[in-house]
Amino acid sequence: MEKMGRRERERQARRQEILDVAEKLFAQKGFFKTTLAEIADASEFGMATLYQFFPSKEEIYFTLITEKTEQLFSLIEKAVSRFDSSMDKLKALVTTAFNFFEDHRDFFKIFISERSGFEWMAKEDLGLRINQLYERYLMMLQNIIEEGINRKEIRPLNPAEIAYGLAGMINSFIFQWILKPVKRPLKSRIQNLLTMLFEGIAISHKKNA
Amino acid sequence: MEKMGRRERERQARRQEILDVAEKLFAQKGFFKTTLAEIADASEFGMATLYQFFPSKEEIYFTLITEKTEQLFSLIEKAVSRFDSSMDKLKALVTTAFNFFEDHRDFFKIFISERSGFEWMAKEDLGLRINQLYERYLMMLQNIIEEGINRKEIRPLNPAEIAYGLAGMINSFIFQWILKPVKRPLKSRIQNLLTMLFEGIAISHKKNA
DNA sequence: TCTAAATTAGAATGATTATTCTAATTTAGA
DNA sequence: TCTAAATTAGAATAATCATTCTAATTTAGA
Repeated sequence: MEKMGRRERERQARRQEILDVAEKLFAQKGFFKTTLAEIADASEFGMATLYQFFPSKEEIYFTLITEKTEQLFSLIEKAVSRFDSSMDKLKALVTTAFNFFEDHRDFFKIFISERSGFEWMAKEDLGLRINQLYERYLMMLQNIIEEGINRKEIRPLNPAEIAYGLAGMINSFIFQWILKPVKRPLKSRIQNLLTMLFEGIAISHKKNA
Repeated sequence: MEKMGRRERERQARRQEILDVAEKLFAQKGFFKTTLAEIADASEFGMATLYQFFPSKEEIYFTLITEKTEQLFSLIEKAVSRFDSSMDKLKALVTTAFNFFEDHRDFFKIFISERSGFEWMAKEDLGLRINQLYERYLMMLQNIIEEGINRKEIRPLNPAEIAYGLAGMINSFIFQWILKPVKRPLKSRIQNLLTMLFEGIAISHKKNA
């Protein structure tokens, strides 16, 4: 893996350059309104050069999404595996996601609008592949939760639904943070999210009669 | 308001027909991949006729979104106002939203992908207007929560953050329900969402030491 | 029934843009 | 230094639509 001549190394660097530039543009203007000419311009490559690296605009977009998503997932998996209790695992998961997106705002915009955008969904392949990625993420969540229920750390609610709920909360927190130019770092909200998730928002009046 | 001659009534009906057809198509293929020719075809109007009713494709799209969203919001406002305690209000809100989207799946697809799609965001006007709508929704949530905190029914967490979290949960529940062709009605999940929201998912071990 | 105004259908227009092509330019190795 | 192969730039191509135009067709009211 590490054996790459200068040639190949430079090629990879250029490829990455294209992806980085494209990421910024796609995040800014969305897939449809970003033109290849713009990507070529901004990356200072010619059109034909782009096609040397990627067979189509869609493929640039998709490569972008999958590579970064894989990266995020493997970070999460690693972080989660370090802990034993479900609460710690969930905390690690949220923390990792927040940190990651704090460093990759542009990517989050693409990630979230793709994930919610039904634009592809129908379209074979692309939409399918993206959806599978997200499924994997939900599954990871769901597994942690199921384990937590078995360990009697988590209430025996429907694990899939908890997973949806949590994923939604995470996305929403990040989304709002990106939308409003707030100074407070995203990670300062981790604790609030976890409190809300673990303890709920109600002040319990011992009314479990 | 009710005084409309046949002429005007028919015109309104045709307008609505266009919006309905467009809704289905936009939900299916997204804004960019839906062509006016398709809308004309499906609604059995000519191109020029569409332009008689709406000045542009964008305007059809936006009209669609705002009209239905206003409709949803006013339902929610009405439902919420019937209750006193914050918990009941939140329950009414979730119930209304779930019921509404259960009946308007197509619209939800558009709503959610627009709300998360940064595609417009940059674009003046449209993106702005859509965002304001969503802000209003978040504000409604936030107000209920603030009131609940004052009434000591809800923990004194950051109200805006709770609002984001809850909105995210709601969206995520609906989203998953639409994605997977599940037989179980959406409303059957209301209670689970509320439990999760109110009580949290942790089994408390009286460990508040 | 007749006619001017309103409405409509569908073709023409014009702009945009992904992709391909052509002709340099650069590179690596002799 | 030389040259064949690889790489590149940027123009040409071809397709896709949103929008506008033209010529019917329909309507309302006399």
